[in-house]
Amino acid sequence: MTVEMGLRERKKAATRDALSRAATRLALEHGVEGVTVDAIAASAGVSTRTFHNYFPGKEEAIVAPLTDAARALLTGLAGRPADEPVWDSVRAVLHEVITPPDRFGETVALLRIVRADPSLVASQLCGLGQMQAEAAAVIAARTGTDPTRDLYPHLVAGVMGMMMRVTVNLWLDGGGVADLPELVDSALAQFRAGLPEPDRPTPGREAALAAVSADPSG
Amino acid sequence: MTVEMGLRERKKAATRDALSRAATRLALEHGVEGVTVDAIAASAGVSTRTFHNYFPGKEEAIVAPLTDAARALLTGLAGRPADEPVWDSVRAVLHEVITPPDRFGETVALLRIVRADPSLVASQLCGLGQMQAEAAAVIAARTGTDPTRDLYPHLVAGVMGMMMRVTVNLWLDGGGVADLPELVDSALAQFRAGLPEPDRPTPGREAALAAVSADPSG
DNA sequence: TGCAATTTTGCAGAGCCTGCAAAGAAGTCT
DNA sequence: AGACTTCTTTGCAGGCTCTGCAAAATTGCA
Repeated sequence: MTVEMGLRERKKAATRDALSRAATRLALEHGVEGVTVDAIAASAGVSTRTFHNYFPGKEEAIVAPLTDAARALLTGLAGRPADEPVWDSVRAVLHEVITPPDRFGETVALLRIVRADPSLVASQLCGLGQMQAEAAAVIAARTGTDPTRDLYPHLVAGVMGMMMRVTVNLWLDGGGVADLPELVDSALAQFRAGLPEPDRPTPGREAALAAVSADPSG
Repeated sequence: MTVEMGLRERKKAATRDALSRAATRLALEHGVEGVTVDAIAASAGVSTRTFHNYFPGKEEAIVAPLTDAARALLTGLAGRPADEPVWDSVRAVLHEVITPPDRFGETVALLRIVRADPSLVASQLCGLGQMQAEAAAVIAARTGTDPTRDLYPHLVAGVMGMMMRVTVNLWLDGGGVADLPELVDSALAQFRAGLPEPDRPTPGREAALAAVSADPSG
């Protein structure tokens, strides 16, 4: 998969990675507001000006791993067999991305930082939005739909991105103890069923249940 | 609905509106990059410092009408009858928001500006994301689900926001000639059906179509 | 080794944004 | 009305962001 790169490209990738890591680390230590571009650049051993050759701002540097993950979602989708049902492809790439890779803990810490800061959320959503547009094109090609006329590919791409966000958020709120792949499958199943409204306790039943729990003699 | 406000609050609302309008107008005239906070403030007749008392940056001022629309979506949802099926409520508030109000043309122009600039998209998505979280709480209360444990309310809220974005985007790409409420209903119907994969043209038909478009003599 | 392409860096300059304290306007008493 | 309280506006200072430009350093290749 990884093609051989010259020294130049390897150094660029290393610098980019160093900057992104430094940004994340400093944001964890001092809070997002407490970290300056100067500090990030110094920590990565390059000049401030060089930082801006790689990222337009510190937000982008911090969320870079998440942006990369979104890209992985996209390339993963493009790499699925062309005759696979779309929802199977979506499920497969989602599971690929959330399966603990080598640096799972770092990603979780990063997610917590990002969620706590609106400017980072904005930056992340923007990247996800771009990914979504490209994913819609891939899905359109795969399903024989027209992305300039049909809602379908956009809806599927939107669901994919949205599901990613929603499941991860709920998972983080639960302390990360739940089974994330299971959560994703649950979300997918609810979608495929058209998100039916769950049964609500009727007033009568509700009263009955209340009576039961309130009256031990029942 | 509108409560009587003192002179103070009326002036504040007027200033905020003037700033937002000035921001949009200047962005249309000179492009987003070409407008400064100084210019916006001057155009609204207040000092630069006062601008920052109302908005943290020009992005927020420009997308303010869209943020307000998202809030309207939320309050509309909260105002629906409690025993109405959730999807009916969602459909109703979406239709309310997209039904041409007094300033429809301005909103469309604004949407075009926003879509063309990543920083504005980020700002808009961030506002939409906050709305979505609150909408999830409303939906949870209405369906008897638990927003800290159940995916359902988050998925419904996510679908609502996502549908809004996707339909408006496709509508804008089509030049605004399509029937937007109809588009929304179509999206809703596809969701309720679980977004089934559309029938793909058979290889034979595909090949035939390719041959037609590739061979002008055909 | 020497040349061409690429990357890094410093500098200058425009702009953004916040805290602070003084001045001004609005609302509220007697 | 007059005085007092509360809120809003404003200027200023200061630090941070980001971009274009051109020189210096580094890498790739013949």
